[in-house]
Amino acid sequence: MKNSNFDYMNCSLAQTLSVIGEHWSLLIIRDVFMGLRRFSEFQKDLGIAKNILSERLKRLVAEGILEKTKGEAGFSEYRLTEKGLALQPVLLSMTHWGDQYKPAKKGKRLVFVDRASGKPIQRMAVRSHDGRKLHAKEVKAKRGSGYASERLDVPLAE
Amino acid sequence: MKNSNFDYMNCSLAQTLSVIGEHWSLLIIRDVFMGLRRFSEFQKDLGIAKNILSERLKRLVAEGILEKTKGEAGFSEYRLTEKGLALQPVLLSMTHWGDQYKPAKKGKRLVFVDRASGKPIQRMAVRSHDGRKLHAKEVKAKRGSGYASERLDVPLAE
DNA sequence: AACGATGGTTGCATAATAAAACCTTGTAGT
DNA sequence: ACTACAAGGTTTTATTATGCAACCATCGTT
Repeated sequence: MKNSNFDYMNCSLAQTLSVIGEHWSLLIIRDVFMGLRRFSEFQKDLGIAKNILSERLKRLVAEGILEKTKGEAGFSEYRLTEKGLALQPVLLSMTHWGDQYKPAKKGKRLVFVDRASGKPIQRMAVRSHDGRKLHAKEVKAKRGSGYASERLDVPLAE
Repeated sequence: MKNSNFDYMNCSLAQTLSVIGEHWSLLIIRDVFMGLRRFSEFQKDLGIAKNILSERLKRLVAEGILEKTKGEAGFSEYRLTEKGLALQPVLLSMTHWGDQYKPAKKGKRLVFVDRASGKPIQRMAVRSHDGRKLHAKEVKAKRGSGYASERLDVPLAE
């Protein structure tokens, strides 16, 4: 593929995909969320080629999603920045969708809980300003002030 | 790449990525959310190669995310199924992240509103069982009944 | 100083994507 | 009925990304 970057598109979704849309990026980020920290751990868990893993980690560090530090043992460690932690809704939305439409045979693979209470979190949902859950068709897109002229020909929702 | 499918991973996120993780899939789905329906509209809007667009549409139909119908004018149309509409939290989570960390110069590109009231929806957020917004570090993963033994060696959260 | 483990990099083979030409069907006009 | 044109693809060939295996540098230990 010529470019896996959608910067030109003036769309926040495309912008996000430019950063985390590559094949392995989200799985690496998931691994970091799950407590993995080291190159060899990612490599073993994902079965990814080392050169690709190396490039992806560099990219994620350059994007400010991960930070690379020397761990106590002298080895490199990768951790999530706030920018990286802010991707949790993306990962959980995708995980919930997978739970629902591509389920494991015997039930959920993972359950996410509030660390304090131990109780499961709510499913990710779109909510109105006053907190009601909205169905997809109840949501409409409107132009914001940052909307680019190139895309003015796109009809907004149905 | 040898396979862009992560089925073997027994992870709902990986399952989801197997379906929508390819380069253009989410952008096509976004276009359908935005009201585009036809092959030529996607092709023009995305600038994607026609053979790739063709394959992606087939894949999305086969996965039950889109359905292909003959529109009134006799042309093919693609629309979201319920399974496809259920991806809205994923798209909005990514869009919100892009809004925050890859902003347009002059403000948000798009604003999503409740169709009924016209008021903007809430930002996608992780919520506890009783509705409080949770920070990423307040969330912990636990094994569910569908957790596969191959991955029992993965530490769950920090 | 020798050795193994970690954390990479390099070079080559292979698979996925892009670009452009071509094909098929349906519709419209005459 | 015949021509023309557009939609919606498919096919062929070129380019780019990924995978694989071998290699290298650094650090800590013996």
